[in-house]
Amino acid sequence: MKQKLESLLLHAVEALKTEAVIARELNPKINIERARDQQHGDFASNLAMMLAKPAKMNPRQLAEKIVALLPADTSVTKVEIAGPGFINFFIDPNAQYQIITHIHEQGDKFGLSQVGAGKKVQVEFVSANPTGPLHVGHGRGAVYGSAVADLLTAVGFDVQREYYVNDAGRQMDILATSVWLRYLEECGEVLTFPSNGYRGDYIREIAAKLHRESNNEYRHTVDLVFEDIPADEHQGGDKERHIDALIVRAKTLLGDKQYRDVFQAGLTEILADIRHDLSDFGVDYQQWFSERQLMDDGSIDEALARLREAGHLYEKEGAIWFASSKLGDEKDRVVIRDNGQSTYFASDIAYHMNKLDRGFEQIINIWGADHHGYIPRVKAAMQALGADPEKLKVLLVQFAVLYRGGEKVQMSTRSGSFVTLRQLRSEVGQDAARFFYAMRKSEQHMDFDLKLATSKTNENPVFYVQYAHARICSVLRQLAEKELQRDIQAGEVSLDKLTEEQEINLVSSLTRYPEVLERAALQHEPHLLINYLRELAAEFHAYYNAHQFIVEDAGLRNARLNLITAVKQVLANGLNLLRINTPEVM
RNA sequence: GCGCUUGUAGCUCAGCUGGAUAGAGCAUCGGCCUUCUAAGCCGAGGGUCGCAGGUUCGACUCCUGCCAAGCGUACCA
Repeated sequence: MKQKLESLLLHAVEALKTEAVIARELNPKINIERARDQQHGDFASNLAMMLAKPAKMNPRQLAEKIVALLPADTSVTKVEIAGPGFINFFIDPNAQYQIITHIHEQGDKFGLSQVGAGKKVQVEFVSANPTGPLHVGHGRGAVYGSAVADLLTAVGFDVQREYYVNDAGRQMDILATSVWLRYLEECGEVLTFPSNGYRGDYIREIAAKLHRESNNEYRHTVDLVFEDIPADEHQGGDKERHIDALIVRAKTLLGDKQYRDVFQAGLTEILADIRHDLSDFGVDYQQWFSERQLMDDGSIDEALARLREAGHLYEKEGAIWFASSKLGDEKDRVVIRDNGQSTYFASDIAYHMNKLDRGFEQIINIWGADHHGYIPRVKAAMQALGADPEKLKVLLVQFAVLYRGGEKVQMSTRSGSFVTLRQLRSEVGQDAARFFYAMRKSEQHMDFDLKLATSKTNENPVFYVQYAHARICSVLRQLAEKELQRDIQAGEVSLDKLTEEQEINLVSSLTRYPEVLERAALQHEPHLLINYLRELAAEFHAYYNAHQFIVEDAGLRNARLNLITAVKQVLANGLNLLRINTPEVM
């Protein structure tokens, strides 16, 4: 309908040109919007206001001229000029009603489109360090990322979802060492656990399992392990130096092979846990990309070689630096430390080179907001590798600040004091958790009160939408109980009987669904879809309370049933897309 | 200090990429179940859109400057 009006206005613009009202070279962008207020019709255009200046006319006069030049169309019943010069279009309700039949024909395909057809897009999200179970902070990125990916798929993009596994680096060494120390405790050794180690109970579980399967082969005496290790923080020392020394000690006492075993035991266990957790939450990936693989297969060396060839690397104070400040970053960055080890950033350069080589037209990274300072250097790296930095789109997700009854909950993976995503899912429920996370704009700081979410689950808006769906199902069950048959064709020919205010609102909302989906996808804003579903549900509930669907008049009854089953279909399509259940009974 | 994000009703948040009288939920108050599920509906109150300028037919939306909050500003990942 929008496109139709657009072509009508385009005709009028051409006519204005022939009449020399506006210059021939002028190609105004035709803006058509849905009117916010019903008094303003169904659609409105601000064309006259935009052309008023170049045409040197007052907008209302120009609007009249445009309207006069508008070709006639049967689906447009009235065109009005209002306010400062808006052109308002009133659409024939009968033309709008066709959407109901259309929805029934399309079924679960209704709303899908092909605007992204043929375009390969990658969405990388969550990518939390595998040092512990996912906590509620990761949940937001998980839902947002998967929803963005699903939306892009729905509008035709070829989407690849990926999790970048940071299975290398110091954090992982701290994890491995933590596992080992707990393992020693399992063996019967008594020790003081480092304050900077991972203290969560899951570490003990991994250690216990390793102990059961290992037969004490990784055991060393505490005296040997802690011999000459610098003091920990609570002993008046430095916790970083303490843990680093313990890592070195673990590597020397265990040797490469055994250290690797312990390291792998922790990594495998935690990664499997993360994978299951996400999968249960409706979040799946095509690929789990290993950072260590980049080191092992020479990708980092290759990426750095490419940068060196292009003249972007230099040496200073024993380290190798990437001259990112020349490409928009605020300062240069180290890629090889003075001890010869590559930095995390070097891995990331290699990782992004790899993404580019895989031929994605767009690369979407979903990061926690604390990584925002990282964006310029990655874009600089892409540019230095000869790629268009615009290919990379980084979407930031703000932290969810957790409250429990007004009290802020402090979280830290290291100390083991955090609320896991799994806990949240079981407390507030899968659907509510997904809905709640997706409900807010990603860049909005979010307050998440656990007490509120858990104690008053009935007030969660997800139930409101699901309830609309269940109610429609219930009406259909009632129909059967009253031994009435639904006659879809009889409904179709009687659609013009749908003249109530709520019916007109619903039909108008149904026609909006494909537009909402496309916008939500292209702008990476799943919350738009949520808002839409809430509005549609609200209109349905209002309708439900105002009118009876199962009425004597068979034509009206079937027309109404056609309408509400169309509503049910759209609610289901939207909820399914968000991977939220569509209960038939509540 | 500099940079990114945010600031809208008592609280939590929308606001269709510059449009017409700024909306919803919760909370408060008042109504609606012998008729398809009251996890619902109808209504009332509640606002200097952080502050001050600017851009234009028109600004919550764009620009500038302040103020406040969060985050960042590593040879950590």
